[in-house]
Amino acid sequence: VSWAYVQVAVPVPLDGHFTYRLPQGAGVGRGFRVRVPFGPRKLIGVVTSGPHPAPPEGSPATIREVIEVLDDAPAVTEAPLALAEFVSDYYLAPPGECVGLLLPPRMTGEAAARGRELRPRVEEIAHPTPPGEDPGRLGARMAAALAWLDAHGPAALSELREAAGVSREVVRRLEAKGLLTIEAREIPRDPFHGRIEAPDAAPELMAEQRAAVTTLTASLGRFEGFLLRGVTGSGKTEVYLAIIEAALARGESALVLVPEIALTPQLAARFRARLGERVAVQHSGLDPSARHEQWLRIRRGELSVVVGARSAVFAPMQRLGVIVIDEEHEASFKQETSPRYHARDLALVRGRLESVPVILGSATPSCESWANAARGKLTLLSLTGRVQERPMPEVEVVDLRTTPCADPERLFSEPLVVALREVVDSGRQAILFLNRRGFASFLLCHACGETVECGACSVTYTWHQRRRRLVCHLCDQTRARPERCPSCGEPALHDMGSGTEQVEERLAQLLPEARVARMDRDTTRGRALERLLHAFRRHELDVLIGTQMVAKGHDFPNVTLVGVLLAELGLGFPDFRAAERTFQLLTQIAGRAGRADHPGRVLIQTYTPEHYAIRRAVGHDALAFLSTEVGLRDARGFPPATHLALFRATGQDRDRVARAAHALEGALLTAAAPWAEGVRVFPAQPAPIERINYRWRYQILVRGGQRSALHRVLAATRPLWSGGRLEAGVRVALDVDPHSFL
DNA sequence: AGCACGCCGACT
DNA sequence: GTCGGCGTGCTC
Repeated sequence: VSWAYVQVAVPVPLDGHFTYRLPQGAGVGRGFRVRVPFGPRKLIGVVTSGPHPAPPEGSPATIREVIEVLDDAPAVTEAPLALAEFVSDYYLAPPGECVGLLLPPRMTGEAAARGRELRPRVEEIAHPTPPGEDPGRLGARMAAALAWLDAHGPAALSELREAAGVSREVVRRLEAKGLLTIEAREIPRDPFHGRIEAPDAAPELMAEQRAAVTTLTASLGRFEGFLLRGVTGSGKTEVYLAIIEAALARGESALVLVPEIALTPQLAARFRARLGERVAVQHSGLDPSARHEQWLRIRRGELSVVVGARSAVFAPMQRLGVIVIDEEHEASFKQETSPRYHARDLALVRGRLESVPVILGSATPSCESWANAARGKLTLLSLTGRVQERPMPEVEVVDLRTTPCADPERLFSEPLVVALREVVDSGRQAILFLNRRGFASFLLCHACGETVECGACSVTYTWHQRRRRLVCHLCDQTRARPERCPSCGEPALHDMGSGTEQVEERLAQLLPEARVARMDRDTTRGRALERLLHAFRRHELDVLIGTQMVAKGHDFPNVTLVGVLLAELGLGFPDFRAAERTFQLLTQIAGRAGRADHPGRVLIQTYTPEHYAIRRAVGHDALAFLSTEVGLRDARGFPPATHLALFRATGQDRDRVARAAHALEGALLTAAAPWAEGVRVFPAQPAPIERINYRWRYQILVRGGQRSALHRVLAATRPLWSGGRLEAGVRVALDVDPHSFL
């Protein structure tokens, strides 16, 4: 008897593949799902190699047998599987966890493991059969049913029974007589809640757009990466739509990645209006059965355009033709839980794997993409004009150091109040932006100088006036506001650091006639976001106050004033991307102002008007910003000049965490030694946020001039940390190409 | 991640 | 006397 062996990626956070023996006669290969015994459990894994005549090298002595083969064709196709394997290798993440990204939870999770497959929802449609011969005499009920069906044509069974007032039995007899046929049709679980977009035709493109489309169309059928740099309002979306239509015309499909699609229902609507029912929309807010349904339909090729958030980069596309990443600079493309992949980078990998062009679009490209364009790894396409010749908004800086303010907290400069009043009086709308939610970001005791800190985290509580609670923004714990300072007992606690709630309250005092609403994480639970957006668009509100949520891709045609209250707020972050993020955010928010017949005005209030991120945003000069920023990164040894990896160790016992982190640092230093200056291990140190949720946090930064050298050092120490634990009570995680340093 | 095994406190 | 707390170890 000869056995066959396969290697299986099992959905557990463990390194390595697992070898299983196949039952006699079972035919499987890469991409098939199998149910396997795993310790005391039974899990669903995906075959990644085999069948082999003998256990592959590295297999243990005891090998268990596959319980069941679940597919008769690969559930996972080759390209996504290869992409998952790339993720496992590049991010040094467990293979099973990476392969798990490819399947909807229903096909790999517990329900599936217990053998319950998702049964498609079906609708039964009754079709009248043309009377071939004399139907004979029919009872009143059957006759009525037939008459109704003849008059109305094919209809859902439930509708027929309702309308003709007949029972299930009557219909069954009609079917038996061959007078009607019943077709079972799958009902797509509709993530659009039945909304149908009015069809929309492509507008005439401007010369620059046409040139971009021509270049992109010529690249179909092979891999090439593009950076499409287009100022706000330059019509990037029309370029995406045109190249997607070109791919569809070749019988190919298209993958569109967008940041936080849940926040931009408009974009999805636009794609559906142009491309119709073949558009799938994917994001984490979708209910699991709808997701599963869509996954199956994409896999079958019924849905040929996928618009989705970062996880959609793994979508099971049939005959992929093009990949688009909109707002490629957005941080949300980076996943902050394991596997910590970056969807934009993976899109480029996938494009190479499947030989299709990849288009990165942005008004404010990331330094990484900009550098890649400079190195010739990406082809730069520029859109410099705005559609309908909309002028760029006029951006002015208000120097808070010298400008009088209308309120004691200095939230509103006098010029801003004047501008707001003017806008409201003239029937226009305004947006105010402050990237800090809550009422006050901390309470300060004027007697002893202490602040009120969360007991579980090393941050101050934020005062939320509306909820009348102190809230920790890291662990969501809340507490009552103390009457007296917890440290010294004096009744001297004062609100410090204004947030959006306070802006709302203050504005109501300054402009009592204005209708004001606030949009931040606290006011947009559930469907509230869409309601707010609608109300603002219908002009039931004059001023919308918000955090960065208000900056994201919404189109408000009547907004002619944008006010940024504290532009430098993001610059204080201990993060080498702080300036880049600030520049991008300011540019994006400024783009909300203005319309065809009115240029719009942007007032940027700041205490640091001379900072280059602010100056370049004011001047609409992304190229100058990028050149300064990339130069600084070079000089300071940060990406894109180098490559980073960040280890983070956490645990409840501070000393143990510190000790474990230092031990890991030692191992990394040893591994890096052969690379001399090529790889640098920075000393283990407490994270900027030292404690979250009772867990102390230490981190180790590793930097490599070459990606390959860095990767080898990390891989060399992998056995030490890949279990996710350094020692008892100390967890560790690795973040390759980290975006968050907190 | 689960899940079992194992070794110490308050309960039917 | 047991139920159950979560620390530790293992999973082809």
